[in-house]
Amino acid sequence: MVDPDSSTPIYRQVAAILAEQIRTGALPAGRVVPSETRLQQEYGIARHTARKAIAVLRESGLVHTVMGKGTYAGPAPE
Amino acid sequence: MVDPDSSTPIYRQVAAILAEQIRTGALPAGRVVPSETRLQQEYGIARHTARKAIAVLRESGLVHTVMGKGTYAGPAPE
DNA sequence: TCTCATTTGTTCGTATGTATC
DNA sequence: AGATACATACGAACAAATGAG
Repeated sequence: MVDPDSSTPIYRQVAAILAEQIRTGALPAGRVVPSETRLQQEYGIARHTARKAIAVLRESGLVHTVMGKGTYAGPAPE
Repeated sequence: MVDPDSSTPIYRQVAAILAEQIRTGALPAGRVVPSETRLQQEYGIARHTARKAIAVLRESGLVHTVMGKGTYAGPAPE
């Protein structure tokens, strides 16, 4: 899963995992991406780190986030 | 704004800018001082550096900080 | 309308590692 | 050796939006 001793930062590793799931269709567009708390538990990381991972995906346009609801796979609808 | 090549440290330069804004009233007492993240973006500095700038102001009694909320101009209320 | 849980947003506190001057 | 600066990471607290009931 995630290697804390890797030279690549944890948040980038998590981002890569999620990006792969989106790419393969395991996480189809419109589907909810695991919440920050969920990622926290799943990978044993801090919420801060989970947020950074999602921020990377958002900046890549792979996901979009709705405050109070969650983060969804795919770009934001107009 | 900020000169990285100056002999005076960046965090002191930022602290001086904010202190000036408080002195002139551009940043009235009670008003929220730009957050660490805000300063980070605004001046293109690291969070650590932004924190040091605010720490300087706090030690000078020019601002007070409330954990989880923010930093405010003026001394801490009892 | 009100309350509660969930989730994201924002902010400060702290620590470690690296690099530069 | 020390000060400065950046990146990463974990913790903690509070705010705001959302939806269920």
